[in-house]
Amino acid sequence: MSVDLELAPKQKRAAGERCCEPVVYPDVQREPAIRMAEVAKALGDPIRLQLVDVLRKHAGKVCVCELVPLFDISQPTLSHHLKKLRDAGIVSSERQGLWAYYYVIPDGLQELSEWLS
Amino acid sequence: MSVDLELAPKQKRAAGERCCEPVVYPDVQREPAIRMAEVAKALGDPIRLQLVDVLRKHAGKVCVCELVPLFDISQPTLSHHLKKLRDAGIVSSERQGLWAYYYVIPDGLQELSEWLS
DNA sequence: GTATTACATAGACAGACATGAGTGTTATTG
DNA sequence: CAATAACACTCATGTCTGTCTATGTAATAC
Repeated sequence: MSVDLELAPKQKRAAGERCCEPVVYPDVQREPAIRMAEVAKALGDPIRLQLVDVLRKHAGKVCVCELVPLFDISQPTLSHHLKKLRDAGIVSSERQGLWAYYYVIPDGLQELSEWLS
Repeated sequence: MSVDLELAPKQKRAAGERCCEPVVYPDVQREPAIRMAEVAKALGDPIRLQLVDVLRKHAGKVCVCELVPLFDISQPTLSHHLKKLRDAGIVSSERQGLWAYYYVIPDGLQELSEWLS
């Protein structure tokens, strides 16, 4: 989880010289960071986080009409949040007649989850 | 991780009746959802995510002057990102003379991390 | 004292975001 | 066919974000 790396003490210079040379570097490269940040951003709204929570609790698919009454927002707003989650690759949907069923994509949260652990 | 709960089939009614009664409810209540969404939101930027990554790799504290050259942004912008992470309770800082040292708060990511696992 | 350094804050701006109202689309019912 | 239902999309709104430049603050060096 964390590498114990002794940092060079930076107590000496202050005038006429740069503070220090960096001794730390990110392990996570730009591309994965962008992907994970996108997922995190999608989870960065309480309603979307609870939406994902509901969907994860159900191995099957959940009808949008079941989701609407759970939150105090309009149906178009919920639809907007679901689109954000879709765009982030966290959930997907399927239409069956009038209804739309949403479900979590198994690996959608994996990369972020593993990085956090 | 996910409870296999059989959903009531909702294939029958379509005119004159509501679609269905909700059978799903969020396990995560509003308050924790708000807290976790705040943390996720703070991680919802590639630079902040990489910042956290750097800080997590170092058990000790990291000087801001080491962080600045790692990213292609100005020092005030970096300072702004660090403040976001501070406000979200993910990192904290300490001043020593001219330098400011940042470090991750051990439990800052825990709730979100556990929910994701 | 003045100059310099490290970092934070303030202000400005363009772009993104959350939301609701209204509308459109598609499928089912009668 | 017309009516209705479920859901997505469009538009307008006010707010939030990421970024920069400029400035402020506190500590060190001279």
